[in-house]
Amino acid sequence: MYVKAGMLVDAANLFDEMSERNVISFVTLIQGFSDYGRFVDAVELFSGLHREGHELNQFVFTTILKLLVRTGWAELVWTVHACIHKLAHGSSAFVGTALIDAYSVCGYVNVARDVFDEVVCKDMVACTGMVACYAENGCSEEALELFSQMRVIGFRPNNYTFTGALKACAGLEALNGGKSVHGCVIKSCYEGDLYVGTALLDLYTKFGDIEEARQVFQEMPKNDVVPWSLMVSRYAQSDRCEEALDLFCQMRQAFVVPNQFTYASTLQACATMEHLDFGMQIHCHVTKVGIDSDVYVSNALMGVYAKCGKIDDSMDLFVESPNRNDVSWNTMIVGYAQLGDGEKALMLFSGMIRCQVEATEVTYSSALHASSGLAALESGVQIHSVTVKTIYDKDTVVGNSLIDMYAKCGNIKDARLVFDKLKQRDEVSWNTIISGYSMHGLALEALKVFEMMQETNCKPNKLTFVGVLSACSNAGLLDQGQAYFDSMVQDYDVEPCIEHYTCMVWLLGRSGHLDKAVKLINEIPFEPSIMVWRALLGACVIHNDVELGRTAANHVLEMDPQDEATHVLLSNIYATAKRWDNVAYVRKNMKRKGVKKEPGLSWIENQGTVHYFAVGDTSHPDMKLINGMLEWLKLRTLKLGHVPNCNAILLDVAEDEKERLLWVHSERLALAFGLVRAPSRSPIRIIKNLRICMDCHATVKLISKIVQRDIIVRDLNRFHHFQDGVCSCGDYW
DNA sequence: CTAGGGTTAG
Repeated sequence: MYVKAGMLVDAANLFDEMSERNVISFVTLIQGFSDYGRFVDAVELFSGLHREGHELNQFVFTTILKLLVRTGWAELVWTVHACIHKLAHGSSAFVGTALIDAYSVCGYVNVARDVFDEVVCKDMVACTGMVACYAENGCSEEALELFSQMRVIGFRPNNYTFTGALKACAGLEALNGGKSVHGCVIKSCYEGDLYVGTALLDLYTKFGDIEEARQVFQEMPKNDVVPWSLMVSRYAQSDRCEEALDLFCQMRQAFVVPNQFTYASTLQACATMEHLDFGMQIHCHVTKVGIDSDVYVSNALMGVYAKCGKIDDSMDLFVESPNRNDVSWNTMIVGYAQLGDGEKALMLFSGMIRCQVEATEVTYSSALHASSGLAALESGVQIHSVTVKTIYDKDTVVGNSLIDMYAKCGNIKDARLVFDKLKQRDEVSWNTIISGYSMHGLALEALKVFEMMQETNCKPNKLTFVGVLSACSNAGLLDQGQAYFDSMVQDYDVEPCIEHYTCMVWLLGRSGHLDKAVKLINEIPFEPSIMVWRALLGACVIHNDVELGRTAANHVLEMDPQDEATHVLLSNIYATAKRWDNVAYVRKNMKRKGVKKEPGLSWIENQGTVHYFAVGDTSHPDMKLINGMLEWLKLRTLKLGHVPNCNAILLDVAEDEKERLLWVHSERLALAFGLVRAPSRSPIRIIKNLRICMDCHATVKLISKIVQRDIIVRDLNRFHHFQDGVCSCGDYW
């Protein structure tokens, strides 16, 4: 009675006072302890029972095994099993099933099978337990095999059996098998069963047939949270977040109380949609109910704030969170990395290591992502060397991030090395190395890798072709680009998306086929994006097409009136055509609209530290050395006959002042610093937040010849490898 | 004695 009422202390006292205790009194109390999570006490009691020499019966064994299932306490399962064996209870279906279940939880499928084989009279329940054990441990074939054997023998599967079989189908991704089990379910009238229904939902939503799932869901009882939560979660995961939130609201209207599972998934939907209001409402709610301390819920909340740009709120939650796990750290690292604050992301990464929280593949992948955003090769290499010591060394996700990091940090050779060493390559691996080559202007390599990809099981997708086409477009391979574009639609069934069109417009345009570029834009079946018009404008600048350039620029400015680069390009076109009144007009227009110049920023890594230079920056401690170097470079380039191109300077200042302003562009400051401070002969890698200007490009080409060093500049779009006076971009960028 | 759902990622 006390146990049933939850008054464990009284029950235990009573137990202690009893002069004579029998098996039943022990078992009752064990169950009590077990139900209230006091597993150690329960196990202690079991040993007591054993010590006092009571005869252990089936009831005792099943009770203690049930307890062990909840703890996953493998060693004790062995001990209990030995005991059962000695007392020759192993052949009983009753005890056997409990043992199978216990071993299943511990992952010992083979031992469970041995137990199953020893059971003399295998009943329905024992078979079902074995099916569940197989399904649970990834032996889906065996599960289905046993399931069909059962039906041959004449057992009629019940709701428990169906659940296990459906789970096995899900494990095999056997949608058709699942459908035939579904048929049996309907025939045996288990359609309305809660658990069977949930297993069906799981199966259908996992393999894309969310509509079929919706059908099943509609037929199911509507008073249980689990199916609701499952549907919310699957909608959230399949980019149908509005439906997820909608379902959440319907659930509330049906008076079903959401729990931590439901909230975690709903918040995931809010994060993806960047729906801050909804997220905040749920935040209030979970705080009121008191489940904001659940790790899943608090992590999901952090994710919402991070995705919505409220990274500080996210950080507050992180700091205050009583339960922090690896995912919490990862969420913050990802949050900062995606916001572009790679430094904070990397700081959190080292913080995580210091706090001895175990890093996972997600951690490494995001930290590498942060490094590639910063183009911080040295920190990227450090993370690489850490992963080598872990089990994630061979992980595909980590490998892909390494490829990306090396490529984006300017070290395409090491990117390829990682790619070659990957044990398992997926689509992302191929796409990453292809777009890596493309970024570096190594189109032929990119195309070679693309051909290699054809020999594998990885199918080229949308992103693969973005890489292939941009490789062609970066290198000016017109015919091949055109051929790949056509083949993409015809042979690979990939619908052209806006990025593909952008590549093609730029490729046609830079090759001088401005008319064809315009024709292609007119053929785009949806609204052309700002990127498409920018590409056309860029091509017009190269080919001095003033009128078309003006049209393209107007389109860009319609979508983004404040875009500084476009004003600069437009003014460049007019300047080249010597239409100075138009140049002045653009300049005035910029002033009137208050176009704020995005400040040029370049950075360079030296001995583990990132040095930042803003345009006109004089704050660096090595400024004297830098200025000296700049003076020297200026003299040398003039001597080689360089004529400064001041078209990019839109200020009303004298010509010689314009020239001076060119020499404080951030990439030159960074370059001068690199030449002064970096180890001699090592390549100099510079990252810039904007597109490199015409004069800087020409100047750096000369400098690479003068100092005889490789200079690598990553600008907004791509890499420029300057070597002995030539740039890998072929002067198109 | 046998059964169901959640957070981070390129």
